[in-house]
Amino acid sequence: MTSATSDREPIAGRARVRAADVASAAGVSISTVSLVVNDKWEGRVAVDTVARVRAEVDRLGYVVDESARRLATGGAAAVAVVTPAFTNPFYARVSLGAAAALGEAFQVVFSVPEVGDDPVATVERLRGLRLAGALVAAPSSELLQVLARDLPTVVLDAPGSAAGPPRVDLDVADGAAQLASHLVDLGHRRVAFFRATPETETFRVRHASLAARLADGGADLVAIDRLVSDVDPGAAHVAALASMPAVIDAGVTAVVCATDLHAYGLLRACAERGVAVPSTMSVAGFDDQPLSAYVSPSLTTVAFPADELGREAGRMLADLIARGAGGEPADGPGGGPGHRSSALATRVLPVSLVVRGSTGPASR
Amino acid sequence: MTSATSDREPIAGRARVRAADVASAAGVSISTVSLVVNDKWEGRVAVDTVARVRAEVDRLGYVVDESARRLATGGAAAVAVVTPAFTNPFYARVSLGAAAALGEAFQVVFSVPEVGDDPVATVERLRGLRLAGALVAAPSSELLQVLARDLPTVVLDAPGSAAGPPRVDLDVADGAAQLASHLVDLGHRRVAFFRATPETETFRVRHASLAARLADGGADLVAIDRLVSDVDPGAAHVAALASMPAVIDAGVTAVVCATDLHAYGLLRACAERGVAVPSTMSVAGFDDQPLSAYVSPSLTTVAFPADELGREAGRMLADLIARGAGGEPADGPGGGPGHRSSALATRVLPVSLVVRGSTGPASR
DNA sequence: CTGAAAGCGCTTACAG
DNA sequence: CTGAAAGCGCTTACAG
Repeated sequence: MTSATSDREPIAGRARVRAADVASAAGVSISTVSLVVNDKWEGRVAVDTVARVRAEVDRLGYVVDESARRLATGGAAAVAVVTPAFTNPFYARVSLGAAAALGEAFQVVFSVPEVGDDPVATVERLRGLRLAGALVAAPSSELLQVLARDLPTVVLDAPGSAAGPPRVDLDVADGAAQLASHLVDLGHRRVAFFRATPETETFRVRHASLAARLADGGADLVAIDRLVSDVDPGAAHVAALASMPAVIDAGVTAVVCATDLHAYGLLRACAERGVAVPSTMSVAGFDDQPLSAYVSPSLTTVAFPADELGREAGRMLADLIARGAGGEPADGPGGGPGHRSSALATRVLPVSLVVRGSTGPASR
Repeated sequence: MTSATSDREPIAGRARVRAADVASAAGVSISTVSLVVNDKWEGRVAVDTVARVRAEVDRLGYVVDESARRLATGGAAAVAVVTPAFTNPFYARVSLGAAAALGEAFQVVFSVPEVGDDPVATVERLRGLRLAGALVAAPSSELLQVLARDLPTVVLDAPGSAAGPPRVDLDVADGAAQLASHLVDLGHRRVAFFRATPETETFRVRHASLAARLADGGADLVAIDRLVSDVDPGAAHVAALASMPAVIDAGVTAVVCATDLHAYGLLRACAERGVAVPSTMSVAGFDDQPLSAYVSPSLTTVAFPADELGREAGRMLADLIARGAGGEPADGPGGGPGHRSSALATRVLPVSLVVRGSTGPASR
């Protein structure tokens, strides 16, 4: 059996087929092979030579070694998409959108700090990859700083962070305001906010905008200390159970959750505690996760255009990279020395309120 | 402003810091720099030289170029994790587990055919990356063949596919059997299966095992032609609405769904059509998605240990790669010439039935 | 303890 | 139309 296998496919990792193998098999030089596989042969290589080379490429299963190609061309072919969580479908959709916009030109590498260590280590690992740029969703300011220092970077959904790299934001402030108006219209006067940890900028804006519009409508945003958890239905469920008495005591008739995932946990806690939704308590979230139409009652939420967000950011990054390659972009008057790319406009994507079954008229 | 910025960080993509820059700054050779940054200096470089080099590395922000390093060492440092869907949280958890097991030693690249083109194109793109190996979840046989031909490969959740690369499977047959017993015990005699497209091996096994155990218990698996959809709650919802009359007419009292995602769509359709769950119709799924405890009624389902699956597969792949590097592994007697790695045992992970609110005694 | 040199597998002027 | 040669940024014997 051992001898019978001596001429089968080589072990991966060694003896892979190189351009030189194809060249000698086809009786040409490696220059010619390179020209052919890169489709740069027109007017430079005879058609039948091309055919011969191609035949050998197919027969031997030759694939250009990316490491060598990058080294030779000096080109960076990869782009990193850094998101805070892999298991959150929202970021999955965003990543997908980004990959759709960038996938043709770049190898897209997904990086998820939650798998590894701290932000800095993540970036260090990425830097060795000859990255052409990075897309970072809801980053910590630390991560952002390290990353944007030496890489074309586009930031997603990080409202409020002044100056810095170009961004694509969601109009979360407007979404929160719409939600507040909706609740005020339904007669709610005491509303609580289910906060998320870690508290990134986007969450702070949701919270602040909600409070502001509520105040405009004569309603109060009631602070419930323990109504806070990680972005995870299980953790939210625990926190919701723990703070339910306080919520009730405070006379709250509606809870706005930092994310739909928090709302799932709260909805369950309400069911377990016999708190009727929405007749006793209205519940709403942010994101419009694919499943939010399927929980019960179905969830009123601020819908974010996830794919669009990813796609738009992908386009902007491609732009940024193209400029960088062309030469130093002109710095706008506000462009500090820290970010060569601040001249690019920040885009803000509209969001919309989706009213479903979990919100209704205030009790009493 | 322009002149003030002339000595700031170089534009990414050109003028990145090389070992030679560090070497001349520290007054040593690039060999020495290499030794230091790779921690191979003990007994070979003077301690104060090491310190000097490190200082320059920090000051200049030098990071080893991975492309060059790989080219020089011949080492493959990346592993691909190929899953059918990015937006399905089940695969997200699996990917995470795999990354946890492999992340230290390898750069993990996630590949999602749904973003790009056909399986073969996906693999071709990956092949240029000097991959050390691949992890493929629920692959099409075509993808599997191309991939396993020249790469150490571990397959996830592809029961039934005889021979071939080593696998880590879930005991879906047992899970389906448990579910069937549960339904029979509840008095169900006419059960339908909500099929998934594309119909991979794992779905076929779920279906077949369910039918077999149902028959053992004296119950029938009723075929409903249009009760089939992609793995997506929206698609499932549409299919469920369309086939609801047929399901009712057939006297079906329980529907087992190929995945929890199908169940979400079905649950919603039931609610909209006034079909009470579980009193009129029991519903169950496979996966135990994080959200399945949060739909209403909460979903009875076969729980898959997603992280464990990913982690175990990651470990096996690391093993496989280590063997390949060490030399030709001894072929077991059953080891066909097509797969050098079939000597590795296939692992089957146990699954468990989680009974929640969506299943109950059969009506009538 | 240190450095000059070969080589990893490509691409790209350049010379024929 | 074709090929020899330099160079991309590293690592690793090898010789001092």
